[in-house]
Amino acid sequence: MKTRPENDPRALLEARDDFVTQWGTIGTAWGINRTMAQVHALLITTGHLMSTDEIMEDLKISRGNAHKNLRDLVSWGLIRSVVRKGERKEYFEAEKNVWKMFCIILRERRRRELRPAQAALQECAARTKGLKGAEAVAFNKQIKALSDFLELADSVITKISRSEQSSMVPWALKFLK
Amino acid sequence: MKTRPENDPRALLEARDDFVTQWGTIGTAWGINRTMAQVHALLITTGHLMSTDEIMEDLKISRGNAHKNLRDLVSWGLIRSVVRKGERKEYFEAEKNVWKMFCIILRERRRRELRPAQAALQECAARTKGLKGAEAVAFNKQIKALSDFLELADSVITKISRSEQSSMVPWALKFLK
DNA sequence: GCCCTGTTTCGGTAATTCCTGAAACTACAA
DNA sequence: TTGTAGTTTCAGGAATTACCGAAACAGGGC
Repeated sequence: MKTRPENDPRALLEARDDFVTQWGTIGTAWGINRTMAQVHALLITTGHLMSTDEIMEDLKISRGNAHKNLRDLVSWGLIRSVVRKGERKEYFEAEKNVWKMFCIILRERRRRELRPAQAALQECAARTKGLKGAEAVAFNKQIKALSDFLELADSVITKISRSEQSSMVPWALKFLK
Repeated sequence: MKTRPENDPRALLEARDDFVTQWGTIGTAWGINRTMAQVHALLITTGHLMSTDEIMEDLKISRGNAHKNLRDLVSWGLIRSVVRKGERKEYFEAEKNVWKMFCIILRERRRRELRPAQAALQECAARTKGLKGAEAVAFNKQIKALSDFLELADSVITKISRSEQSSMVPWALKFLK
């Protein structure tokens, strides 16, 4: 890590680059593709709207790649595209509020991952419901337990993702005591 | 989906196979490799201890693959290996309690994913702490906000993963109202 | 119609991750 | 010591996923 005078503009550029790289790595660990996480990192730490070309330039990635990941981020709701009056170019802007980001991610992961899992388990529980024999009964019980748990988790997640930061954070602090 | 008489043993075998497949898919969506999830699914829904060979046989996978994924599951703490007296073969057994499973997964993901992320962010916040200029200050603020949020999430997760089901579930139900 | 600016799609390739099968290793028993 | 039953490692191949670059497309103005 290089050290710069406090007001050297390079210090900020380097730090941002660093953050983008780190966020990419973090994203990877969380099952999100590296580029998508990097584009997101760039957009949440920049002060201005960015165009596809600027993002390509900054991250040194192809147009196709930039395009795809911008679309994905939009579909998650983590960024919005804005068109400035009179201009044809498309610009992007991220949701920067951390709590809102968190809620968006919760909701989307719930929708994309939790719901399908629930459906699969429920169907599996249903079809073994009436089976006879100790093994079958134990199997059904286990599936049911999993299914019930996901159900509860789902409700809790839904509730949290609809809450305001102003009500959840104090609550979390109280919970910790 | 085939329908069988209530006491047809094939019904159970098919249902289990189905569950194993589904759990594999679910695992994949959650960033866990398919085989690992399938081995886990097998072990949580079986009544008896299973050897590596039996697992290979059931899932039609190679010894190397079975071995690696069993080791990984052990390292997560989701299964244990047991050696029966007088036998040299190694058998495996899963933690079947859903709440305990959940806590194990929480703890491990915290350790493997959340902690490194926190470290990266904190370092990034620290190095931009003293920078001058509106942009740099905004950047530092954003990073700090992310870092603080992860910190709080970390505490909450830690607390939850140490709790008993008997205290958390009623609590969750109350929270939902 | 034809250019101009920007967006979207897509075939091929590169990179990564996963899996196999076989060989190497360990420990015990005859 | 050799045989046997089991575990572990690993090089290479298969499958999946991500990425590039170029071509196709869309919608204005002229």
